[in-house]
Amino acid sequence: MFSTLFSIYSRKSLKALIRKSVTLLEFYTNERLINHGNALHCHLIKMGLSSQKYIAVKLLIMYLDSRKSFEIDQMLKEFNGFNLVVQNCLITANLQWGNVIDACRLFDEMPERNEVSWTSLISGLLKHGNVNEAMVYFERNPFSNVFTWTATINGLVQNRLSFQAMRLCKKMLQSGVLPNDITFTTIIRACVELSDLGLGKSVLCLIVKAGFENNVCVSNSLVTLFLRLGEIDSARKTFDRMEEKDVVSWTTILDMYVEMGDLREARRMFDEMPERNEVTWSAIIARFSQSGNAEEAVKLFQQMVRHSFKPNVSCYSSVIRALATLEALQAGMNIHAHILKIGMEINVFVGSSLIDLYCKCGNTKDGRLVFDEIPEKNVVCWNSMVSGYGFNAQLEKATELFNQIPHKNNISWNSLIAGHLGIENFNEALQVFDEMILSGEQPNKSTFSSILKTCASLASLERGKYAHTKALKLGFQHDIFVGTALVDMYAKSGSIESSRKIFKRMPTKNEVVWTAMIQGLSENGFAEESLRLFEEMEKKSSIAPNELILLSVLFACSHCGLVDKGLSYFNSMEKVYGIRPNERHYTSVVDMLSRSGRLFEAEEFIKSMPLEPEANAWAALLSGCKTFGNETLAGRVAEKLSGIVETKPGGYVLLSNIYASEGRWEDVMSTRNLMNQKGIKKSGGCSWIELRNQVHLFYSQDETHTQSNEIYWVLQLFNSEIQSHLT
DNA sequence: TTAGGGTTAG
Repeated sequence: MFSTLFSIYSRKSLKALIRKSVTLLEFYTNERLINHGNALHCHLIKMGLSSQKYIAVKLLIMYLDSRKSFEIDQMLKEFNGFNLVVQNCLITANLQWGNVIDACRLFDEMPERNEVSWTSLISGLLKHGNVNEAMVYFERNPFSNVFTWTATINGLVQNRLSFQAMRLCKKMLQSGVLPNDITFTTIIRACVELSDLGLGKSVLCLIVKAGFENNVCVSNSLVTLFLRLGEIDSARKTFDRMEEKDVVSWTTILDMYVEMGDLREARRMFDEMPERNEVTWSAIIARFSQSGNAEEAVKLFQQMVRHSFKPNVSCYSSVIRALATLEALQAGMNIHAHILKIGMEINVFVGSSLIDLYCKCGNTKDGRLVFDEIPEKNVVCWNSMVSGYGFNAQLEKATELFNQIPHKNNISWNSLIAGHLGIENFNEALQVFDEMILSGEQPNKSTFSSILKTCASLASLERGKYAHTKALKLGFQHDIFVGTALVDMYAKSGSIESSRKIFKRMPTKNEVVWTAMIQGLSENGFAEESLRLFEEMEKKSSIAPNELILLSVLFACSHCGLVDKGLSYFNSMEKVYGIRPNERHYTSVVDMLSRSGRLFEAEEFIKSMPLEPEANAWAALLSGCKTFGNETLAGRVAEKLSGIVETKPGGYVLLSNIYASEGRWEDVMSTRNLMNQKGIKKSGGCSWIELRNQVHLFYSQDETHTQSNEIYWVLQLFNSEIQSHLT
């Protein structure tokens, strides 16, 4: 492993060996590869180099960073007392561990302090959010140089206090301290944070005046500034004008294409880049993974390894995310094993992706093991586990864990709501939403998307309207997810006019919202309008019809009696739209033919089907037979249907309903008995009413409502009242 | 003291 080290050593170039060791130790610390760090430490001891000043400091930092107390003590002994450098390291470590008071005490007790001590303390305090304390020390700092100024300005930017950062920068210029390239990159970031293009341009003037316009870092920051503020042309021009470009410049511009949604161009650029490093690989893998292109992300990861690049933490978390999307459990487990083998600490990013992977593959137990192993969990880890339980219908565990989250955010709430929605616990989903509002947590677009879906499932117009008002107040009405959910909710709740209005006002329309509107119109009896909208979509948008849209189109044709039009759409499904019809499309055609009395054709159509027909297809034909009085065919179809129900439990319900509609009560009873014998449970008929913002559900033969007794008592009272009026 | 990349919900 350390062959390069030895070869350098054999050349007796001690300086190079020290430099290389320092670089390696820094890498192992940053990447949390403590096993590797330990191994290197052993080699350095053998070579008698572990006490060398620069190396010892890096070793100490590595152990402090990973909180290895035994090794820390050993290292402190090596130093033979506490010098300034060690003290500075200890202050930084204490700040990292959140021991602000200890860090300040150590600093205050130091007999002498250099400018590094001051800068470390101030920037460390800022890094960990202790802005006020940092500013007190900043005022006391006797060293007024560009390092301290820049570190403090940077700390303020990191704390999202960019306005204060810019004010401090002005003070620095007034005090006569000249900014350097790092100061400029820092204040450009502040401009990005403030979304202030004008300010950015003023900074650009300063950069030119100070002669930093050809500095690679500064130029890279400018490219990012223009990109983030939507000035794509300026970003590209700045990039093209750069005399010297490095791997960061290329990675930044690569990201530009991804953000513009042009993954192909991004890929082309990536393939042609003169230089790549692990961050470039990490960026492209992450971007493909985020854009839902998981397979490509995994391929890129394999390619990266083949090119002998060492994947870093970011790469691992991105590729695991991609594998979770693909539900590739085995591959994910291999990567997990590999990470453990190389001794990479499971940090929050890798940990959260791993939890997600295991849970998406149905293995919440292993997900939980990973969760329990993460030493310092952040809210994302908690949310991943809550949503993992929710995804696997383990709502009790999800709720239990949710209640333990130390600092919840809106995604925590959304995860629990989504869990309830997933198992159709609609009332609970609404209840969690109410609690979320009461807790003061701000719902976001995802919250509304889920809640509106819940309202749509309950056909609860009142709750839906309430959610709509809240979404309007927060300005989410133009969001595509919220808009789609609103169109669907109003359509499902029977308020199709509201759906129409929202659909019309939506600035951008995607496939899903077109589907919702076409389906909504079709299902609300506006068949002709639905077909007109479908034709409009074909003409005016670039959206290709999908399975669901075509099903709605067939449904609409069936309900307007446009049989030939419907048949022509059905026949063009595969040829024109490239969609293979499924059972539901076939059933829709059978329904269409049966409703118009083309019974023989319908029967022939079923016989010619390449797929096993749904019981519903036969039922549709049977219903046609009854409408048009074709008893011979009805007999044949009923026989067929009773044959099908043997294999498909859903068919029993259908059959018993058909018997019931014909008044054949004995047959109904025998079908029901058969169902009981076979242990088939029919999902009970369910009705509901909405009272004072609460939806009350009632199931047939199942008195689970909490006030069931009272309700039945009142019902009986009404019945006797009615009876007394009748007699 | 600095520029580019990472995890969760819809």
